[in-house]
Amino acid sequence: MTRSVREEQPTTECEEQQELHSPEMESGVGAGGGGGGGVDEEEEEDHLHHLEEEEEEDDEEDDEDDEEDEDGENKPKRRGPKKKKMTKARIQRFKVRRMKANARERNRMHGLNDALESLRKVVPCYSKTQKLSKIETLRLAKNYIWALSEILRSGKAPDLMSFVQALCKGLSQPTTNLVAGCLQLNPRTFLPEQTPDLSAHLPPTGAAAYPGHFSYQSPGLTPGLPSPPYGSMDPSHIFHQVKGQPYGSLEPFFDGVMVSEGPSFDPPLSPPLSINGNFSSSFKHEPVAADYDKSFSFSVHYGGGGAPGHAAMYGNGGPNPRCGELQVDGLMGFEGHSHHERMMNAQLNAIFHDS
DNA sequence: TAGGCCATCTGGTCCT
DNA sequence: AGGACCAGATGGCCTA
Repeated sequence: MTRSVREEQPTTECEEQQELHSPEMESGVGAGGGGGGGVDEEEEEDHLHHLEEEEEEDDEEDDEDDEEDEDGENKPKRRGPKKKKMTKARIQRFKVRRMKANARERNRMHGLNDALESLRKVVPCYSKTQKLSKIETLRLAKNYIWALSEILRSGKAPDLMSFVQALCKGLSQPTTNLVAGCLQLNPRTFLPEQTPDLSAHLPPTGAAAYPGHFSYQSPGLTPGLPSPPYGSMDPSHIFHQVKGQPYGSLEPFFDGVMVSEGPSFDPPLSPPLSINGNFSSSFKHEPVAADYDKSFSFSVHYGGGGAPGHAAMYGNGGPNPRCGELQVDGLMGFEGHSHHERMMNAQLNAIFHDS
């Protein structure tokens, strides 16, 4: 931001700030530095109201002060913009303004969080108990939209693995595990370049530096990027690897998308496309089995009202008999989702095994 | 204990 | 002028 500029040329308001940054101010509601402690909004509202009343009372006093400033002819007049004296009333006004702004900002962020929560519920990995982080929710949502649009574009149902691959692009390893778990996949089966002994190849703390990879420097080395490890995965690289492998069905789903036209996945993701950690060594083919880490109690979830839309998108119109093979109930067991949600999950699973 | 995530405060900028 | 939006700073909570 341009804060440094402002520091060089402090405005009147900035000077107000400096004067206001007193112990009195710090003990107030808006005391600097945030801090996770929640503010009692009702209490603050009362306080705010009280301050507004005080402000009105002080207004006359304020005017008098201003006049005194102007009439003070004993001292030589200063050039430049008139610096208003920080009267008690002005301090109060500033406090009120600041508190109002804080309240608005809080509400705004609450709205944002509500929207994010709504998003969590329609993304294919939802848990009330262990929520996806904000950034992971956004990434997963983006991938999900892309994957669904790709289904529409191609008119083909992808196999489960390629779908999960699409979902997991750019996600952190824990989230990747979760998504895999939700879809009953072992992450190792759909992520590229898996080596048998992975830990030996892991760089210390996400320092993603694999020979032959486009690597994304971990947040540990690149300040400001959250949720390590993000590692590396160049899309063309992964799909090049996949070609010719038993998972041939990947190609129809991704051909012409990752390489040429179609809804762009806009690689590199921000942070750049990444799947590393346990999954970034050599691609290892294992039977698709439900041996994912059971420690995560997540499930595929399609939020209430949005479900019909999803169902229509898949074009199956209802649960597929074959979904029974996938032990949907076992997948959903952790948090007791509704029957409706189970049906939706069944439909999702059905697509992957219908093609 | 370090690191990730989060809520909140704050000041700057843009818009109405 | 005031509100919305944004990004930086700060400190609390949680987990590996």
